[in-house]
Amino acid sequence: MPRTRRGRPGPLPLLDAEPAERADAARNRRKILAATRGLIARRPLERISLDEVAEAAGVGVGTVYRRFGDRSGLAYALLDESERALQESFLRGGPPLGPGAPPAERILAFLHAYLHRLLGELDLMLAAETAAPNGRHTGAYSTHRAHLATLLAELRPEGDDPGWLADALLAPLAAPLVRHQTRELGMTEAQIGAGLGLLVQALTAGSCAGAPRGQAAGDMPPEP
Amino acid sequence: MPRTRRGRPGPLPLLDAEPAERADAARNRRKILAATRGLIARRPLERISLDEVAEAAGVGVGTVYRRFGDRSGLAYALLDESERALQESFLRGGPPLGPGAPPAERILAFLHAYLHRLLGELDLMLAAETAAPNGRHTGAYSTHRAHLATLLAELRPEGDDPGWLADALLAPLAAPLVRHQTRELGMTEAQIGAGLGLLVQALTAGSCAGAPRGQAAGDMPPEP
DNA sequence: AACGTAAACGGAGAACTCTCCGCTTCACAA
DNA sequence: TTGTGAAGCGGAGAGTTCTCCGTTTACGTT
Repeated sequence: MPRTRRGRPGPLPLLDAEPAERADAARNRRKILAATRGLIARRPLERISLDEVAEAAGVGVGTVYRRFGDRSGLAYALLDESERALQESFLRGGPPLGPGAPPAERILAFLHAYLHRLLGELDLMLAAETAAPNGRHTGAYSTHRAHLATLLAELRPEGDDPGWLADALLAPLAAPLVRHQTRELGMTEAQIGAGLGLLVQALTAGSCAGAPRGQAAGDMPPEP
Repeated sequence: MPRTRRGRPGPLPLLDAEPAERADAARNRRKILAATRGLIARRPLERISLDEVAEAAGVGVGTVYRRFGDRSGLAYALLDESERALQESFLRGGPPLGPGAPPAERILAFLHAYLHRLLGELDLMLAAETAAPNGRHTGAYSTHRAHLATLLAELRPEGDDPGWLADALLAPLAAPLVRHQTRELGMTEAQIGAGLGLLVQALTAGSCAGAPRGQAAGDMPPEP
């Protein structure tokens, strides 16, 4: 049961100003990350022991644990890059993901983008979330949640709980659920995307603009 | 990494006709369950090692693993009773949970009932789901999903994917999320229940019956 | 350049999880 | 009863996770 966790250099929270990382520490961090990427290419992170990572990186196990806390910490670090890219695009990118589009569109664009990334890095996401025991403590989760909550508050000013709604929109995109849907039930990205579209549409129609059901989602990444 | 799992005597799937359990096996199963309940009274299952359970039950570790596979199997077995009660009430109980009420009401009643039970046994649910690694393989999950999917298909015959929608309604009730909401964010059962009400209402209004926003959820178990 | 200290390292080892497989027990039948 | 095969048992041990703490290293200061 992991207890430590430094979250040092600057992963997800995206806003830091800490004492600065020592050169040897940075070097080791990079070595560990690189070694892990190498191992991941052969089999999923869940099946790689951290001893193995340490050996491949040429450091002691203690160092791995010091830097990353546990396997899920390592997974988060590996996800950092795409997380930053995602945050960048919804915070400062162009519409419909970034500012400029109406809230319903931004919400849907975000969910689609998140889904797309999730499917692209499912194994890592799984490793990060599983064993976490709570991915919700991550800066990443709360950033996503806050983003959605803001848009939802814009969408429906009538006073319901945007925080909970954000959780509810993110929940169907939990890695283990999506893994089950795609890998066991055979669902495609398009199907899940359509479901999300439906949900957002229903939420939008709350103030009942007529909601002409039947055209679900149109803008999805391709799928065979 | 657990591999076995017998699911023998008759837990969740609710429909079995197997060779019958041997007397000594049944006795041991009961001893293990009883011992676990005793230990759980003192601290959460996550912090109890299965060696400890075995010792308290007076059996070998091997026996614990044979019967329950792993910690989450044990948790599922412990949850069996309330699971059966829940299934009983939505399958054969009176409205609005059981047959007889309109689908939207049954859906909401089910979600509220599930939430109520979840909060009552949060720690066990957490232990069952965490480490599972996929609570979705449980007979219980697919029963719930199927139930909701049926009702959703009735609610909105227009052809969208009731299976996915069922997942999406169940997802916000994932144990780790709800734990975070209640124990860390301080949300109450009523708040979560209201959110669920909103969601179901939005889904109902899909065919746009006017949806007079603002009366959210009315029928909730009490909360201070 | 040498120093001092805060930070980082690493590996031994404690604690667990889970498996393997020879031995024991049950239940049914003769 | 006694025999017999299937089912169940249990504990040794392999493989992991994670911690602890004495040793080493980096780097601002003198």
